[in-house]
Amino acid sequence: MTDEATPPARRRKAATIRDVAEAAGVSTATVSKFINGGQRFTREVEDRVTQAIRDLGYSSNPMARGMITGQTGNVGIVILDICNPHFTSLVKGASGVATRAGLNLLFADAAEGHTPELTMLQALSRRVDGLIVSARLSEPALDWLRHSGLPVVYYGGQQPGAGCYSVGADNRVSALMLGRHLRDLGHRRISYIGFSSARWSTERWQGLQEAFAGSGGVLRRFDVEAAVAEEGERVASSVLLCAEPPDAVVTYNDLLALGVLGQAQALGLKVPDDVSIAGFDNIVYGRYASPALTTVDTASEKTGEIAMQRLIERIRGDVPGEAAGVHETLTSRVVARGSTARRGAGRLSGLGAPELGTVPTP
Amino acid sequence: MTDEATPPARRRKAATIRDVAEAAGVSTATVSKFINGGQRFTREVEDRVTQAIRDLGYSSNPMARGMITGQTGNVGIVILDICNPHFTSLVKGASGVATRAGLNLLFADAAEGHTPELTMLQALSRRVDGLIVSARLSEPALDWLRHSGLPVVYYGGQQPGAGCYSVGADNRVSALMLGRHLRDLGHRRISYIGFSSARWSTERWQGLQEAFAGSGGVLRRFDVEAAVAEEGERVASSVLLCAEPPDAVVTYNDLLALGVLGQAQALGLKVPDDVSIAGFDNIVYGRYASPALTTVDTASEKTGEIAMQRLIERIRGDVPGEAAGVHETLTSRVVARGSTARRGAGRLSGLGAPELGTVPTP
DNA sequence: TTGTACGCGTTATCAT
DNA sequence: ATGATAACGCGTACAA
Repeated sequence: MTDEATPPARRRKAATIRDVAEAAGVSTATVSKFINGGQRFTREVEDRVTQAIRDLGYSSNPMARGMITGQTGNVGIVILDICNPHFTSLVKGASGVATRAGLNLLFADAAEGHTPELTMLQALSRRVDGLIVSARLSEPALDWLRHSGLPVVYYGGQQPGAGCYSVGADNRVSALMLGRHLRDLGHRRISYIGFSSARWSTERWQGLQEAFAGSGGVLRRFDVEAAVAEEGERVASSVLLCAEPPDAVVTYNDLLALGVLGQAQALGLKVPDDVSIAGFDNIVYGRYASPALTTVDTASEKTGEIAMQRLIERIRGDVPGEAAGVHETLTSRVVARGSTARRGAGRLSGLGAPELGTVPTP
Repeated sequence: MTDEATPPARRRKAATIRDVAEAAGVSTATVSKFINGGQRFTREVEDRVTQAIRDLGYSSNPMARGMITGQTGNVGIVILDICNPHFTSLVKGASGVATRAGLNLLFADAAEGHTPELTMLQALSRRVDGLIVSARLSEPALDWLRHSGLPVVYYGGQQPGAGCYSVGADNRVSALMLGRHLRDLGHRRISYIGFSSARWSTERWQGLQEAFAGSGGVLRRFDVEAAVAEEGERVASSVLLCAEPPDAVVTYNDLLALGVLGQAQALGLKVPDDVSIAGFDNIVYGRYASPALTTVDTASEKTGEIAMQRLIERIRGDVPGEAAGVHETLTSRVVARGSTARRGAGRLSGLGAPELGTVPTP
């Protein structure tokens, strides 16, 4: 018994296609063709091959296969901050579609910081057949991607440039709808807490302005460094306790809204009686805040699914629509919950004073 | 100008080591040795090689390299439900360490359902150098992993079996601490909403029992099918509105707690006045519930970090400690917040009735 | 110090 | 219907 009877935690090398061919008494070419379903053989041969594969527990080596097919069998997804449930849902959607297509998902967190985005992309690009990335990456990174020839689908906002595929909700329209909701509830003094690092924070701001155009509403704009709950808490007092406080606060995303909501209550304000609060993304935990958070559902999971579907089509070569590249708009919807309510006899005039001489929307 | 000036969206094939060698006027062996840092050369040669690499934008083909070295440069992580912020943090921790080590992270969602766990693992195993998986996988899957010889680190509970590495908080002790907290606050009627599919739900139950041993506390145990907020909402009424309602509810995790918390308030109960509620994991959004959720921090992100560090050590061959395999216990801590409070003049006797004839802890 | 040549496991081409 | 063999790009033992 000198041969390795019990390999002591030693990883035994996997069977190769040659082992299978030998065991079945055929050539490697036969085994390969049989596996890839490209050809049928004698029942006799097919049985022997099948048996050998089972006996040896053979499965093809993805790297060797990749060397000649030029495909890795992996797709990559670059996420800005995986701790934001919005992106988590996106990953979930993308992951499901990839799995069903037999592809593996290579995950990269851009918020990791330590590595520059460009370096990360370059490292990733050799190990994947295609990439799903945020439309919010740095300009050098986006530029490199465009020239790389790698199939890419952008999520979030529209990605300018020919041949670019992107998918996401329409930010202006989403904000327009949310603005209408607030306007219909009788709000007139709106503060928007934006996140100018994200290109589409501005689109949301514009939608908001549009909603209040001609209503005599007064819109103010704030900005934060990061779109996280802590930042919402930090700016809450300066937003809420200023000279002419807002009767509604809209934030760039739900995380910020959650922070503002918590801090507003800590400051002794009643939500939504004193101030309404709303965000974007419809993250799950907005439901479990109290009052539950009004938000706009931007179809996070669906975004991931569609992005992955488009990416796979591009990888497989079936270019959908014109070969040009296209932005796919997902429909969003307002999810009205307890954090926004009709402005009745609040602490401010609000309604009742039918816009005589009110400051016009900027 | 007949050469490809503007490659029309066609992915140009990357430069190979041979291209670099030719451009630098040396052999491929020289380039390879130089890159891998194995050897020094004439300044003259090194400069030419460096220049050629830069000019051609060369980077080695991971697949070809992998064929020789037997390493993929990828590590895999299998997550049960990425939408649970606990696991999200775990991924974040693992991702950071992997990135810093120059490894890519292959992500798989076991909750995807469509593929059996075993199949997923087998597909993954050929594409990674090691795997981080939940100690909560199915028995066949765990069994296959043990025999595969693949470096594996388990997260969550302890993984029985020689040569197994696992990392996580001590569930019994965590529950014991939480139980003590509740006991000190004067609670005596505790209901635990467990999730028996998770092995360590039982450990938490035991810790809870231990905390109330000899206190005259009455512990009841419920169970849910899934550890998500919706399930918490579903069972809330049967837990809270029974004949002898609990003065505190402990749930298997924060998601369940959030569901119970919301539903309790919807049922007209005051939290924590009528009933205290607490969970496990310290997910971020517990802070933004109101009242904020008392929980036990189980070091989610740290778990991911440590797991990845151990995995990398195993892959590199530096086996830490005895070559045997070991469970690493992370210290957890109670995070007391608004959802638990001293039982004063609640709706039940609670305190005041110094255990005369009270039902002993089961 | 530098170059040659082989092998890794697979698929594709061509011949039988 | 089946087999022989040439790539794929890289690392490395060995030769020079």
